Amino acid sequence: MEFMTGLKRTHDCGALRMDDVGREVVLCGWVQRQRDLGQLIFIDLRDRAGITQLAFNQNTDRALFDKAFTARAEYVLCAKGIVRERSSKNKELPTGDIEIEVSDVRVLSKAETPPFEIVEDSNVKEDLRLKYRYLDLRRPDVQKNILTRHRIVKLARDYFDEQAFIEVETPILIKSTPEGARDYLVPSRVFPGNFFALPQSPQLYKQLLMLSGFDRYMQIARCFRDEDLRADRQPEFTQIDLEMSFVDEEDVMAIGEGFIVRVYKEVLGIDIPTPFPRMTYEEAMNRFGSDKPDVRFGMELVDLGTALKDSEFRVFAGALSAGGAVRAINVKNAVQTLTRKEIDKLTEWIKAYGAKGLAWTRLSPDGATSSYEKFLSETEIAAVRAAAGAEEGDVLFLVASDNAQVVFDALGALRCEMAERLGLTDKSKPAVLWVTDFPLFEYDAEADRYVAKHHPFTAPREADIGKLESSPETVCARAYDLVINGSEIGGGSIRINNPALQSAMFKALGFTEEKALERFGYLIEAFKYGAPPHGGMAFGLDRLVMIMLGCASIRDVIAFPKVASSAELMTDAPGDVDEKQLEELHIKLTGIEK
RNA sequence: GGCCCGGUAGUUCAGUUGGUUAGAACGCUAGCCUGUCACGCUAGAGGUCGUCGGUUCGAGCCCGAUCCGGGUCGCCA
Repeated sequence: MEFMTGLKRTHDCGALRMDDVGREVVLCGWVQRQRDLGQLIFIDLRDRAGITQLAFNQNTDRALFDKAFTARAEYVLCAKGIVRERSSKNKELPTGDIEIEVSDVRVLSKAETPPFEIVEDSNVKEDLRLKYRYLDLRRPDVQKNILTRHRIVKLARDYFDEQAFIEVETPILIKSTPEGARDYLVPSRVFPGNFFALPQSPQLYKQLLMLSGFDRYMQIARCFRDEDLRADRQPEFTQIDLEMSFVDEEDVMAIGEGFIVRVYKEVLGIDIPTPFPRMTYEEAMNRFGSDKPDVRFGMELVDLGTALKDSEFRVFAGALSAGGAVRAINVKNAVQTLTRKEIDKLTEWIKAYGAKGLAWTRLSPDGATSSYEKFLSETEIAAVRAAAGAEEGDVLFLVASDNAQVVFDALGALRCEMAERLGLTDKSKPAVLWVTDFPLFEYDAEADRYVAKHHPFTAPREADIGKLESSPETVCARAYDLVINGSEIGGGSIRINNPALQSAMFKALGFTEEKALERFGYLIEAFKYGAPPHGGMAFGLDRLVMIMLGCASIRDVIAFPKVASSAELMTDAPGDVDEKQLEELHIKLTGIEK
């Protein structure tokens, strides 16, 4: 093993250019590749900034040459030498005009052959990459993601600081909240049988900071939800969390827009026009079957309620008479792609969304075939086709259900799937919009009660306050979501700041007064001491980075992510603990098979 | 918890109807090579076909179970 003694790094491996020729420099990094030409050896030295070529000549310094000969991939080297113009230049590399004529090299650390090559655009299986994440993170594309993430976080701090926001840290060990996602629990040693929870968000703390008069708060906040993972969902994630006093929806949305505009401009050089388009929840559902619509392509949902209002076909008539819906999407010019076989597969596929089936018409040049037109009158067939704007070459898909939500979910998903398969998405620029006017509640059939669609601290629209008890399903929330490319990137609301209204809200959610006081008593109490009107929002940092970089997985933008089972493959977390630890925590394991 | 997909040298993959010694590329090791930059040339090493069980004269291939990874539905205030 050798040391750096007497050497100090002067440049990174991406810095040197023709202007530096003749200068003595010291570079440090990892061996990307060693090319042995007999009497010449070239070593590509890599660090996070780039690659610089080191040159060794057998006839100049034999001992130095022999050391370079032993260098293998991923050895850590420190090299001193003179910057020299290359005799044959490499146009692919920013440093390709120069090389280092090495006069001293130290092998700071040797390396075993890594389990996969450290190269850009690796197609190594992800579980192996994650097991050796520290090696995976050496790859330039992963480094770029993490560095971009850093820039976005830095911009967030700068931007919100400029807007007079104050960053405040809120606790990670908090009281468990019953509503919403499953909490991660942490047993208390001091209070036997009691548990802390990890925050799903800093929601209540940031509201209380408004009561404290901090006026504008932000935090890069780690959040935890013990729910199953997805390609865009991790159990541990980061929010850019903010809250503001004496504001309404417009103020919060303006601040949020300013941040997104700034980030896209400075990180990607993309100008996003303001104000961002807005769409009500109802419009989003009706047109796109989703409260996070991807508006980069059309294929909007078509309501066939009118066209089929007199239909005697049992499937459609039944759905409509039960208060459900029959809707369609028109997949233009898809008759080639969507063969009978493909459609049969889609019929199975769509059942995952609760649809019982998928009705279709293929308007092939050889004549139309359809799964349902034989049950309709000529007038109805014509009306359906006209409503959908169907032309030769198109494929119509219809979903009918006595539950309109099923129709939205199924067709909303099918629409995105079709756009993906047919490459209809314009990926040149981001499609940004606000979705507003969410319902305050949604009915939870399992619990047989209403639950908050956003969270129980969201304010109802002023005009709807009277309907909290009488018809909660019609109450509109002062909430807003930011959607980019069909992905929910942020969301927030104006909060309740009145103890009576907050109590009414808990009541509407089916909490007894005792239960509300036990769990949120401190909040109701706090509202009695002068609560400013306030509201805020949070951006999902991981998703924002992911969308901006066009990554397929949220794992690509997190240094040490978890896999679908929520395990961490590198450290093998979660793991078991000593009996002694359990005893201290008063925990006895039962019903676990080893 | 449900459904779908995947697991074969270090890596990425191929592997016919179940049939003799499981292949390729890259990587790795060694030798040669003075301008390479995905250097080149030559040679070599490297496999419990995820695991367990079953069917069969015979299993990488068929069947069952199980583990691991991915996607998705449920879930995610």
